[in-house]
Amino acid sequence: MSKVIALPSNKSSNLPGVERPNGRKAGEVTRERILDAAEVLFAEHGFHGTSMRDVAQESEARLALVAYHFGTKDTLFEKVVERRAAFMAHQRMQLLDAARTQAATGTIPLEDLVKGYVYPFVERSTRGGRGWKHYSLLVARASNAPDYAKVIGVHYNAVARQFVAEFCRTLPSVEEERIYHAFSFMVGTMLSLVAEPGRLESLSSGAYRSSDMERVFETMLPFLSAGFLSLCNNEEN
Amino acid sequence: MSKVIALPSNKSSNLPGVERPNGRKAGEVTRERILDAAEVLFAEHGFHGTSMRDVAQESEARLALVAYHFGTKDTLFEKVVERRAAFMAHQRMQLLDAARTQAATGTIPLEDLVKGYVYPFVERSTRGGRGWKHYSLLVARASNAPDYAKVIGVHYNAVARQFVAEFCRTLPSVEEERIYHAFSFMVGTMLSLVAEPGRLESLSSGAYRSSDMERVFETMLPFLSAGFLSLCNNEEN
DNA sequence: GTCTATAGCTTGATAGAC
DNA sequence: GTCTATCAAGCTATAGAC
Repeated sequence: MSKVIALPSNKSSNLPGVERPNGRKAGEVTRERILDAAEVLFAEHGFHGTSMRDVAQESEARLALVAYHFGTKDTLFEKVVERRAAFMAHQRMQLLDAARTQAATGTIPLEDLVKGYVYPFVERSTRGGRGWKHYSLLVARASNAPDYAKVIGVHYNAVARQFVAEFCRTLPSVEEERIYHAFSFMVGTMLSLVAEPGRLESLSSGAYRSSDMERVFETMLPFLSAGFLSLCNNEEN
Repeated sequence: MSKVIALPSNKSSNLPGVERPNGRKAGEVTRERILDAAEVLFAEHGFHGTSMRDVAQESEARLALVAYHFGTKDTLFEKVVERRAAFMAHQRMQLLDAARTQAATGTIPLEDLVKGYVYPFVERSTRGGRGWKHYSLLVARASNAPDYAKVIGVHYNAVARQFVAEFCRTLPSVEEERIYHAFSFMVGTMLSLVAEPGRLESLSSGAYRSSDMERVFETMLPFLSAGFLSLCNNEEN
């Protein structure tokens, strides 16, 4: 195969639909690169703090190319959220199903429910590499922004409801509404761990760091389980 | 006093330093109006999602006037955060001091510490009127944005450290680092209550609302106290 | 699929009259 | 203190060549 004349970039074939050596369509690798860049920027500067130009520059693609692949900035954001959501849902459901099997006809222990929902998120944030690190940050921050929490909900609510239902079975004496509230506390706690890596340092004047998340998780798990258990202890007050 | 000719607005005197009927300097009322508008907008759309023009329009002031009073957008944001921070700090310290007095030489009960930090925030968010409502939302969301968490820290860390120190005295068997982590969980839980009024509705398909925050607080208080208490129960695992 | 170029608008900040 | 007017820069989105 003779050497072609001065290709402007390192891309080997730009014809649509043509298979590349690694078996992926041309352009798909570009899409991923753009998503990676958007993930980083949305996580660090938020939706409004990130421009399509920033994404183009970070991904080393031209501005028009970003628009070609994703259209508007809104749909780009949605695609970023969507990309890793199914994996997260699958991990959580896998742990929930395992706990259901192990519990057989009985109820699932509180710790297993908390762990089943929180651990996959913390685990990916910790061990999933830079991509997941940024993604978890993005999800945590977007959850607090009214406009974009909706996008999150589309991908995360179904699994969350499964867990809420199971919490209700484990704590049958507690009214459903309070289970929902406690679940919300749990999510808030979980998100704060990955969303605010700076707060703990700032608060403790740098003495402690939340960088060792898996270790912090060891504290968080009993903390949350005890919290859920407390729901049973107020028959009246 | 003769009627002056066609004043362009309802402002009686615009001379700097001149006292107005209510005893406030001219312009001060304008400053407050601008701060109110910025508070609403920053809370709902975030820093980058809010333009100086939006603030001008919402406050019914001209764009240049906003700049005259606050300079850059950054300093406007800081002034918004600053305005109500001292009150919040005072409320918390008042509860902490009362608890210290009541405890005399003993240690402060866990519930009082949790309540002392969380309640003032929830109370203002609930009963403080629209201004505080937006302010608490703003603080909750800004706490998760790396750039602006710093501004929050300046005004909130001092009091937070006082509470952490007191938690350490109440739970002397727990290492300081874990107290810091648990305190961070508590803050995350507290903020999630005011920051995500939509999540609970979305999750429960509209069946439950977090609008009655004081009632949710009744669930949150024992939840968090039990969480803190759990820190003692793992001499090993 | 990827590029250059640009239309059309919004932005933060400022100059200068009153 | 408040206003009108404007600048330079940045923005999203699109048109059109290759």
